[in-house]
Amino acid sequence: MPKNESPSQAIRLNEEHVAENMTRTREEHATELAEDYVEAIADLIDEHREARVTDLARLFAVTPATVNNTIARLQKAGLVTSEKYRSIFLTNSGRELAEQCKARHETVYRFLLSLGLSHKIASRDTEGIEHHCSPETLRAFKKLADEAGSS
Amino acid sequence: MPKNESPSQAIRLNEEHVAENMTRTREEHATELAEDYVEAIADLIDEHREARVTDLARLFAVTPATVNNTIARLQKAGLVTSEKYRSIFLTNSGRELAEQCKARHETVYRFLLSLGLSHKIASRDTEGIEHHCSPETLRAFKKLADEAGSS
DNA sequence: CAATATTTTTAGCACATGCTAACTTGACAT
DNA sequence: ATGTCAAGTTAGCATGTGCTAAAAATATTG
Repeated sequence: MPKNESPSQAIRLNEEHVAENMTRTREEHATELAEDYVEAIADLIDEHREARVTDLARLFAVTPATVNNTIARLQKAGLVTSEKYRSIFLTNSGRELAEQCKARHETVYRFLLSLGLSHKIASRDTEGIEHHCSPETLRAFKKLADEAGSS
Repeated sequence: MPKNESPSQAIRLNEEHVAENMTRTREEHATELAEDYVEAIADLIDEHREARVTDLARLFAVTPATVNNTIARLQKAGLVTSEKYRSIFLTNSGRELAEQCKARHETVYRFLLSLGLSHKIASRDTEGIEHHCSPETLRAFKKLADEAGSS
């Protein structure tokens, strides 16, 4: 193998850039689940006054044991309150996060619909995309969705 | 707490739907890293004829130990070949995946640019979004990006 | 109220993804 | 050629996110 001349001046690969983005993506992953949980809990409370382990397990297609595990982390993070054998509630902080997430979700969803995608596809892709949109991108999405909506 | 009447007919929460989407998102996560790796390896090989552990470590802002670990998994998955103390290469399957990823990345990036976002923001958000776009959404993105590009 | 069914919790496991520290190998310069 | 330094590897650990199986608590129902 040839000696290699210090790959500092890559054409496609701006290293700092890529590294930053990877790091951010890793961090986002850590919060995605939390966001999904608080959003689901908020919705469940809206509809049934409480969110139970079983509801969440069904919703996320995981076992109750997994929900428990995750709830413990969310509690440590100050997003939910939970007492043994009782249902789960949001802290103020959790409620706030849930609202932000719901708004963001709405924006992405409406945006994808405005591109002409089906509800099914839009709903599916929103789930994956919503956690990775910067404020700038969200603003752009919102603008487009609003324009399309008013026509 | 009141008895709850089987939350099967939720308004916002279509359970099967949500469950499906969550399951898919989990699966996507499992492949994201693999995709990022093969794409980076392909780029490195393009530019330096080989991809070394150190290059990948720098690129992803992780330690060489972590790269090693991940490469072992990619090898088990049949995406790369790697021998001790040698640089890393793609299998046919890995090369194919890398190409798909690069195309997808390009599409998402050009699309975000076409919304008027800066290179920096577009590049950042592409990293997060690209792994979660269905073929349908990608098609829509591509169409819009192409239209904007030709003006 | 007692028997049964459901829900929740716990313990123990697995795997992915990261880390540090210590060791080995390879490359280069004198 | 050899000694030093960089690169790669290994072992051991942590955390997140999932699982199963068994135990405990709660709820329902005869």
